[in-house]
Amino acid sequence: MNNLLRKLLDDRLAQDFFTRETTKVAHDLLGKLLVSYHNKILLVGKIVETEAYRSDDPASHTYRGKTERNSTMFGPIGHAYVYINYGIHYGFNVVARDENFPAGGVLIRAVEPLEGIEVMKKNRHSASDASLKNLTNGPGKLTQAFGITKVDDHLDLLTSSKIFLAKNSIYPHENYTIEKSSRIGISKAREYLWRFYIKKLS
DNA sequence: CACCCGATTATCT
DNA sequence: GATAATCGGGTGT
Repeated sequence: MNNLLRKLLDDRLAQDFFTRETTKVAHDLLGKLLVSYHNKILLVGKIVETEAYRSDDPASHTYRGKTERNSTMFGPIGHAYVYINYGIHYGFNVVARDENFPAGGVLIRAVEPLEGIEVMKKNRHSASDASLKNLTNGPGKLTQAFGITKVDDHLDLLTSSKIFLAKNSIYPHENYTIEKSSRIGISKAREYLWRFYIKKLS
């Protein structure tokens, strides 16, 4: 268990990964790992769906400039931007942008549970169906399963071990293609195909 | 399985 | 005062 955590920390994604054009980072995060180590509990999920939100994008929280809520996305690259959505759910993003944009982030929309599945099920107590499929297949679901809340807004994912992102050199690599589409749940900029997801090949 | 709708509140206008 | 980067339960096919 401790060896696993050490290995994951060795594989952590660094600042240069996130200091690139936001849609490129969103694309390349697919297949990477979302890791949380908190209260001696290790949770790991493979990222299978993301969305890019750039500051020149009418659908982004940052489109109309800096406010108290969105200030994280104008701040240091690699930090976590956690926002409350629909009054009920949390959304988890990582700040990512190149020098052409003052703000930007990638929303992690879905992961596949790999480690700590029983804890995730417990965290998702409200789920009537605690099956693997319904555990972390949505932005509000994965934050609930991982215990990510508003207190994690602004957390530095480049140095924190509570939450970080890592490449996958541990778990089996499956064959898949990367698909893109319009983003979910937005009314503006529907023509931007900035949602990326993994489609498994059988 | 597809669609529809209510819940619930921070944030912005 | 309206909207929202969602979810889960319900209804109907």
